[in-house]
Amino acid sequence: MRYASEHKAATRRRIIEAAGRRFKRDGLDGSGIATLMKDAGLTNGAFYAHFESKDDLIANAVTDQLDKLRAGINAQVGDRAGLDRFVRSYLSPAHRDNLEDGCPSAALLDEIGRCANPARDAYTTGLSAIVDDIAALLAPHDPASARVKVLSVFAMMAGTLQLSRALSDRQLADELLERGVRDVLAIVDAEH
Amino acid sequence: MRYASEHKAATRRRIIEAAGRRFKRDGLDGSGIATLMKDAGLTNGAFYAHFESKDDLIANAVTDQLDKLRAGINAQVGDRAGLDRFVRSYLSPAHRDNLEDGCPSAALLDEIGRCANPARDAYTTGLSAIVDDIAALLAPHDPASARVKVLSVFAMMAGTLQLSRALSDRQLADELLERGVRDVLAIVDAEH
DNA sequence: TGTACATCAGTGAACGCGCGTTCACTGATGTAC
DNA sequence: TGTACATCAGTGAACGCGCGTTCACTGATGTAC
Repeated sequence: MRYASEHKAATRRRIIEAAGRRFKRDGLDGSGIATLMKDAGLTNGAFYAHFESKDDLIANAVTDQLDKLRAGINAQVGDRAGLDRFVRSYLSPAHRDNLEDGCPSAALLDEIGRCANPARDAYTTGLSAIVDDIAALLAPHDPASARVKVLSVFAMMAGTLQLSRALSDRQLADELLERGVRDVLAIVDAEH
Repeated sequence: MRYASEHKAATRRRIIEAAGRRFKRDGLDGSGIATLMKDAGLTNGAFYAHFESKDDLIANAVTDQLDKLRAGINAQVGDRAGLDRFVRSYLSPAHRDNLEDGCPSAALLDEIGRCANPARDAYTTGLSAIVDDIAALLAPHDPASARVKVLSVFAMMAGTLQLSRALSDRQLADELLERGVRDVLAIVDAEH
């Protein structure tokens, strides 16, 4: 089958996007090549025409997931009130219960920490772009000093969502999310 | 080989303790039965004389890890100054760089979230005990209301350590830990 | 305009390997006589 | 006290399976004549 020039690139994107969802749902180790390709409507053999290895796909999927998260944040967070809404939607039962469409950090952070350099570099680069955007919004005159604070707030949000997912006591998990919103916003507003 | 009556129980403990370290290092999915048994100085065949399944071991290892964490916290955190020291040691480069001896939440939280009920129940029970201890210390007259706040603070600490591990930029990871200490202690002290 | 051919994205079977789990067996030791 | 036996923690080979990866092959389509 000889295809139009954009065809292969489109297939590659389809694999990356489906893999992002699958990874968040079943984990990096828990998602096999055959399943990932089936999700994209292909068979396992075609995988290596698009990627060097599973690690290569992981790095690409991490980058794609963070690009999507960044776009979503920038669409929603235009001012301080938008940031408030973002924190509330991030720390919501809806987000907690929807792994596939959710934040890649909350779903994969400790597995990414165990990955080799390409995936960790992809994560670091992708997250830095998001952090820079928010820092520029919060502190337009001194974004550099706000970067680490934004990073800290983001870590806290991801940790809170993860813990809410891990708890088998649903009510406690819900209370944690509510409390997390208050605590995160308190840090955002703190002068220190 | 017929052994003294405590022998089998001691072997079981050895497996659970070695598994806790291995799981934190390589992840739940990344640790195979043969490796786990070798860590305990045994061969794979003996595994099912001690546990029903790998999931059963995971639940036991999670409980053991949280018991150890609780004991460590209670030994260190006798008052507010002790809590301060604990937060600083938790969010330290030394803890970040020592997966095996570190906090099971920071190493495994998102994988635990993907586990079946036994492991999530074990996690919920074990963490609740820790949270109750700290809540009783921080708010002796009203520990119930402090529980969710302590849980939120704990989630933030785990998320911060995880993110510090995932970042491939070492300097940024260090700055995040320092910032995390400030932000976490600010929440602990906040009146809200 | 019609035909032969080169391209190459995708197929599907196969590779060796490690997974979780099972099981027939071993052999050191406590117990019974 | 000495011997035969029952116990049972642990061994190590094997089970079927899915893993990541490789590769000979297919066949629809754009291009050349």
